[in-house]
Formats: sequence, C-alpha cells, structure tokens
Amino acid sequence: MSLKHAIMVLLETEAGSGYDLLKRFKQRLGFFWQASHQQIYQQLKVMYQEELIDCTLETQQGKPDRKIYTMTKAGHKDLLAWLNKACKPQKINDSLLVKLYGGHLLDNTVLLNEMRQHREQHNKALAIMLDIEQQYQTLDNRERKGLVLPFLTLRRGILGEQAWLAWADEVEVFLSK
Amino acid sequence: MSLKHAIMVLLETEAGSGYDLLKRFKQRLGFFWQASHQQIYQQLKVMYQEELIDCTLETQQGKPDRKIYTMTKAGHKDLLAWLNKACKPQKINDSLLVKLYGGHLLDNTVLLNEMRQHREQHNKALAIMLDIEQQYQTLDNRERKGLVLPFLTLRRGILGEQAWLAWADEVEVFLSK
DNA sequence: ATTTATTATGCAATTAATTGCATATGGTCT
DNA sequence: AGACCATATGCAATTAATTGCATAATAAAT
Repeated sequence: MSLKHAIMVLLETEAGSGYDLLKRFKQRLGFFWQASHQQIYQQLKVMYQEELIDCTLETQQGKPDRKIYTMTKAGHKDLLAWLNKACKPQKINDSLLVKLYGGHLLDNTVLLNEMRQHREQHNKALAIMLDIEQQYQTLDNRERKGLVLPFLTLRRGILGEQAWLAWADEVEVFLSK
Repeated sequence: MSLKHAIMVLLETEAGSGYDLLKRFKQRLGFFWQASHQQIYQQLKVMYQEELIDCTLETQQGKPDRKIYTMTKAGHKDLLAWLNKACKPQKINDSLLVKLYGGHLLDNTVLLNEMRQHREQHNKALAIMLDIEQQYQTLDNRERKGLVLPFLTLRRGILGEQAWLAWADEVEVFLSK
C-alpha cells in the first residue's frame, strides 16, 4: 500500500492537515494518484497510531480547528525505506477497454458516444497539463532545476494523454466505418 | 465494480471454469485488466448466488473436476445494462510517479535504476503486443473484421507502451545530467 | 433570506482486493 | 526419488477502498 507513502512524500516537504493533503493530492499528484477524503483521514489516523506522523491541534478563528500532521523520525525512515525498494508494475484496470472488448454486443454509436465523452475528459486534462508546462517553461533556470522531478511527472501525464487521444482517433475511424 | 462485468464479457462468448477465466484474463484482457485467481473464484461464487451465471460440474479423467459457468438470461441482461451505462474515468494510482515526485530524497542513480527495471518490463510488454499485432495483420479481411474490437484494445496497449518508453527516454536524460 | 461553495473533520457499513494457507492429481525434469 | 510446474479449486483473515451519512462554521452570491 502506498497511499501511506504518497502522503508521506507530501508531508516530508511541508506539514499539513488532512484537508491540506487532500488538496495537494489534487494539485500535485492528481494526474497519477487519486485519493478521497475518507481514504486520507483514515490513513492519517492509522499512521498516527503507528507513530509515523505527529499531530498538533491548531485552533483557527472563524474556521474549524485543524489537525496539523508532521513527519516523525520513524516516518522519515519508513519513507526512505519505501523509496529505496523497487515498486511493482502499475496495476491497470480500465473498464473502458473491457467495454470495447465486449462491444460486439452493442451498437457502434453507443461506443462512439462513450469514446467521445472520454475524449473530452482527456482533452481537458491535457489542456491543464500543457498549461502548467508552459508556466514551468517561463521560470528561470534556477527555479526550473528545483522542479525537475515534478516536471517529469507532468511530462508523463502529457505524453500519456496525447497517446490516449491518438488512440481515440484510431478507434473512432474504425467505429465510424 | 466491473470485475463482474469483465468476467461476463468473457463468459458471454464462451462458457468456462474459474481457471479458464483466469487464463483468458491473462491472454485477452491482461494488458488492461488484471485479476488474481482468488478474485475470480470469489466473484464467480457471488455471481452464481446472484444467478447471473449457471454452473455445471464436469468430471475429468486424470485432472481435477471443473465447474463450468455459463451466462444466465439475468446475467446477459445485467451485462447489457452495464455496457450501455457510461463508465467513469479510469482510476490511476501509479506509485512509480509518486516515487519520482519524492525523488529528491534519493540518489539519482537509485531512480535511474528503477526506471530501467520498469523500462525492461514495458519493453517486454510492447514486444508481445507488437507480435500479436503482426499475427493479426497476416489474417485475411474476413477474419480481421471479426477481431476489430480486440485489435483496438491491443492498439491502446501498443500506443500506451510506446508513450511510456518515450517518456522514460526523457526521464533518463534528465536524471543522467 | 436562502442557497451554494469552501473549509474542516469524522463514523459506520459495506464492498473489494490481497495475503497466506490448503488440497489433490499428473507430468516433466534431474 | 525428489523437485517443480500445470491444472483445478477453495477458505480465512486481513487490509484497503467506497458509499453514505453527519456536523459545523464562514463567505459569497442570488
């Protein structure tokens, strides 16, 4: 399980609450790691019990209290151990492809329709990522250097989405015949 | 949950045992859907209870008995309903990217090493898929027509792997600096 | 005034997936 | 003779993820 370690990667650079982490997942890891708020809160609770992270309560005026989590030494050690251990190949479970595989039971227009819906989402995701990439390109050399690794993960997203869209073109040609 | 529906897509065209389905997953859906034997056996049990599938025992000489599952009308109906319903965007949880994102805590050589291990796996997967594609291309028109949809899922795999490898090239350039 | 969005957290129940173990036969390899 | 692989199925326990519900404050919009 590496939700735990994804959380620690985020906490390592900056302490934060469950809600913070939820937002950071969306902004920073969202293209390749999705986690719901329940998952995060539950996991933080477990990690606190395992003493991988510490917790301090922060009272705020106006807004509800926040539980700020920080890494412990044990947490840092655990994270490093995970980073140094090879991770297994990504597990893919893509129901759109299952559907396409079984698509002979359907009218082509239904498949085409679904493809177009997915295409829209992939188009949007790509647009957002290309935008972030542009912003990155306007930074000066020093700033870019500090962001190389996040940039590389962004590139994965971009190349992945472009490949998806190229594939969708092929599919739509076949289905339109 | 669509493991259930993936199973039904396979059962729809041909009846089979749990073990059969396990192998079919590997051969036919393996590049975009992975299921363990425990998952499949458990799911078949549930589906049988829900009367989505029927079961008959087949005694074999030499080998252990097989439970042959076939679709019921209710199962067929359920499958069609699923096929007609839009599926949500694929959930991605890619721990390699999490690791890369947090890679500043590691030596570059460790990251490079891991990239190379993954590259090998992706290379292998691509080679297998290109091979299947070649076999497909040697078929005559009529045979190809019947396999267009599986072929399109194969294309997804090919384009996806090629994109992955192109990305890996970029990453390795950056990490080698 | 009321709805809606954002911030902030959580429990409880269910569903799904993983891990580890277990059994049994036959064939191949060394 | 012993090891290992393929066929064939399963239980039990644990871990992880999802779904649904719940609370509570502020701010902004209509």
